[in-house]
Amino acid sequence: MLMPRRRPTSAQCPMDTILRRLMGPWTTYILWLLYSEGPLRFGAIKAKMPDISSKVLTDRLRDLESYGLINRDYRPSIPPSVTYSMTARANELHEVLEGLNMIALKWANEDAINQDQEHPMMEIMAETQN
Amino acid sequence: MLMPRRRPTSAQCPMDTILRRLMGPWTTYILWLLYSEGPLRFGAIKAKMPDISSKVLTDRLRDLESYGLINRDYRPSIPPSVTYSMTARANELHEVLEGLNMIALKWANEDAINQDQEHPMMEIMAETQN
DNA sequence: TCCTTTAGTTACTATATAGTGCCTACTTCT
DNA sequence: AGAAGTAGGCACTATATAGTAACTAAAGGA
Repeated sequence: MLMPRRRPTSAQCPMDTILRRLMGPWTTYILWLLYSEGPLRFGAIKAKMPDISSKVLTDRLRDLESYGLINRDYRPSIPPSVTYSMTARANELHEVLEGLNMIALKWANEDAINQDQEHPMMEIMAETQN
Repeated sequence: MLMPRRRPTSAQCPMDTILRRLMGPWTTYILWLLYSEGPLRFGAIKAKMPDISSKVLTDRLRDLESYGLINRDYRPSIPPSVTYSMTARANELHEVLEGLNMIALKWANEDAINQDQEHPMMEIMAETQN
């Protein structure tokens, strides 16, 4: 006889909570878009992510909104217009995520060199400079 | 008729890759243990995480090893002895995760204040000082 | 002879959730 | 009259994976 399932308890950790919220598919990419391009409408976000479905995009946006990472401005015009933008909290995250991104690029670069000797380091690093 | 499923494409992003690897249940807690207590044997890790099963702990440790975040020292004595420790890469992550942890604690604190006015800030912050 | 110890392995199941296709409201344009 | 455009909602399904429980090797000790 099987016992009932309980969800993992490490979710009590505040850091784990943040990681869980950032991890979902598309999530960091949405934040990145809003960070680098400013406020965007639903359709504009979707256009920049051709493989996401409306449903999943809506889910992600609602999640991010409920976490206080994005704002949702709804104008009940016809057709309606909804614009999403980052909150101050999301901006606080940006610095940390930038650090994570640097490490990610560095490791990707190291791995590329390990796999393929003779691979120049400068191309990938150059992209991170701007 | 349903189309075949494909996995989310944002996994191409190196930062997303790292997030995915850190996010699994227990993962950051295991890293935190190895960081704060030094190398530990399998049984010692398990003892500090009473709710994890052998199978899931093994899975997490194997994953972390394959990502190059921990080392596995296997001594084929009888019974065998296996000791896990952090790699240099995991140490690189530590600084960034520390930043994430600070934000997490700050937000948890802000949320507590918003829910319950009169809630003193000092207790939670004090824990992060040491 | 059986028990203990360590670090797992194996087989199975339950469940969360990403993804698919189809549907809606309301107005303006053709 | 019909289409287009915006921002989704709804019902369903496929799948990855966390979790449970039972089992293993090999030697030493009671």
